Amino acid sequence: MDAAQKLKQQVKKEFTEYLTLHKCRKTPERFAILDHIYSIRGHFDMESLYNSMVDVNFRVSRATLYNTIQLLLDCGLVMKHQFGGNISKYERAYGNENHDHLICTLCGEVREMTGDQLTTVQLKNIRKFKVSYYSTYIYGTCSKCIHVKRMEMKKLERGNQTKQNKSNGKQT
Amino acid sequence: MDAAQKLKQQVKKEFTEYLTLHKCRKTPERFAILDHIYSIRGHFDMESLYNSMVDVNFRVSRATLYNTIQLLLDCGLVMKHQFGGNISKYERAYGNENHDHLICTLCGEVREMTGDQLTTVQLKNIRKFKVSYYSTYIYGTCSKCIHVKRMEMKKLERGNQTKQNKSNGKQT
DNA sequence: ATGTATGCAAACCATTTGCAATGAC
DNA sequence: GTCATTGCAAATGGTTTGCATACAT
Repeated sequence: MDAAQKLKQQVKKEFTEYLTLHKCRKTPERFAILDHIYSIRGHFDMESLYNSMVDVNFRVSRATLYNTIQLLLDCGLVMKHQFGGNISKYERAYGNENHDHLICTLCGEVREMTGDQLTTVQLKNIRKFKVSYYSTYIYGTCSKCIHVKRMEMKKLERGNQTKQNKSNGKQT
Repeated sequence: MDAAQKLKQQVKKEFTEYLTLHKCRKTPERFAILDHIYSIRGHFDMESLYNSMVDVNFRVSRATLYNTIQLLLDCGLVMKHQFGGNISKYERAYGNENHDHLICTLCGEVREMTGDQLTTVQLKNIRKFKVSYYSTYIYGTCSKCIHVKRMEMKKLERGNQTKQNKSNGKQT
């Protein structure tokens, strides 16, 4: 069995234990959703998860999807992100190296960056709080948008100069 | 003039420059909103901002609030957070010590924590990306909810035991 | 004068909710 | 058999949008 299968088995086991402990039913939908999530590399949203299930003819309602995601969040098998848009992004929490996120505030692109995580000093300072997971969000401008911005700035400057010189600089 | 007034003057100046450069109009609404935001300590959301303006009889539409907040985000005077709920939180970016956020995934409480920020090593590793601001989100369970959770677990365990012993353990 | 910004109300859309039907236990 | 869970469709609510009006330039 390959690593991916092993991982799926492991998380299924954890999920089962969680469901048992919390007296929740072990429905096929729940396990199918978990399985699908752990087939996805990187971030996903509800729409893509829904579609990926429809694609293999597994019928689930969105309500069940949301319901199950919440369970998976509660038991720490899935992480939720809201990078700035209005749709939530998720990603599996297991077998997923911790990483920071570079979020372009202009185009919304999210780039992952692995690196040093929270220092021991920082973690030691956390009291009266049980840490489940953490992530650093770094907002800024990606290279593509820096370029676009630069172009716009030039245009604006040109406009301002024209305005100053002949007081008719008018362009979008 | 006290420090708060000085800060307000400083950000107003920056905002003005931004508006001028981008050929946006300097409307009283925009400056009033900036001023109100810089009167708020800590996080705020649209509703509370709206109310704080209504309270002093400054009439603004929500549309203008959203419009202006976007400008303030663009010029880096305001930060936006989405901690997990469905409403966005904001906070001023100037005169606001960098801090991490401890977010309780159960009750939604957000606690701020100042501490070591990104290491130089980490920042050096960021390429082709202009960092505006960053924040570490630490999800977990706050002390209050740990307690509640513990109570619930005990209840569940009791239920499970009863079930095993007499197979009629039934409680919420 | 010109066209950007405002205010209002309607539209949007991800997410949540209510309820009847299903199926795990 | 019981009641948690599902699926559907309607409701919710923060945010966005369209358009007529107001006002900064």
